[in-house]
Amino acid sequence: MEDVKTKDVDKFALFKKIQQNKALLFGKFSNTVTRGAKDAKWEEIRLELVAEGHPYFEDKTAKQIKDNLWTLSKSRTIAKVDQAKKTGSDGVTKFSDLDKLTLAILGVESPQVQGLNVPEAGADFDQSPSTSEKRQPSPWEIPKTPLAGNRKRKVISEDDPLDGEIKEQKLRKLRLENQLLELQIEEKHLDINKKRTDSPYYQ
DNA sequence: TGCTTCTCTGTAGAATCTTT
DNA sequence: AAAGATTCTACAGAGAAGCA
Repeated sequence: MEDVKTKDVDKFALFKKIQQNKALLFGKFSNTVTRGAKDAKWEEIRLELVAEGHPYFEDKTAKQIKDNLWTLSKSRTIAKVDQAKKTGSDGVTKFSDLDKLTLAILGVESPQVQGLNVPEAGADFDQSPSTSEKRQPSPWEIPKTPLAGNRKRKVISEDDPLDGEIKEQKLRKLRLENQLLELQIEEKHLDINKKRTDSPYYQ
């Protein structure tokens, strides 16, 4: 395996690109947002990353990046959050910058993070994928099955008011956390820009 | 130093959903 | 309705961390 730290940097760069292009990558299909456009954007991101000095992506395809790196990381980050909440270790569990960035990306447009059956989900933004309403349950709703053979997905009752309230509270907390992360990222950008502006080499 | 356990990563397969 | 895409879980392999 390659150096984990280096790989993290690569992935962080990738996720930043994803965040910048999420409107297209995860947007509803339209005249401009087509499958081809999405695929092209993934490939464009890959090429940009290679050009920016991330050789890790050289031997990866756009599909691999999308399926293996992004989708899996996303699922696993969500699972991590879920686990932290289940074990009551919300404030203790350490989330890497990568995890935080993933959540920041997901927080705005993903039904996975928002959970399903939450009334306001998608109400305050239009970027959620068209798959959102009837998409499969999020990890928060799927108890892990011990056997690979019984992989039928289980949908938790929509009628349970307590379950809905818990989801709503989780959603509220996550939104606030994501807002905070967005602000922190923005702050970093401003900081970097300021440093560049102040640098004598930049004059 | 060697062993054990934990964590992360990639692949394969299956269920579910969207697009055509 | 069929094909293809998306999402998720299980499993296995490899490295990291902890401990005697």
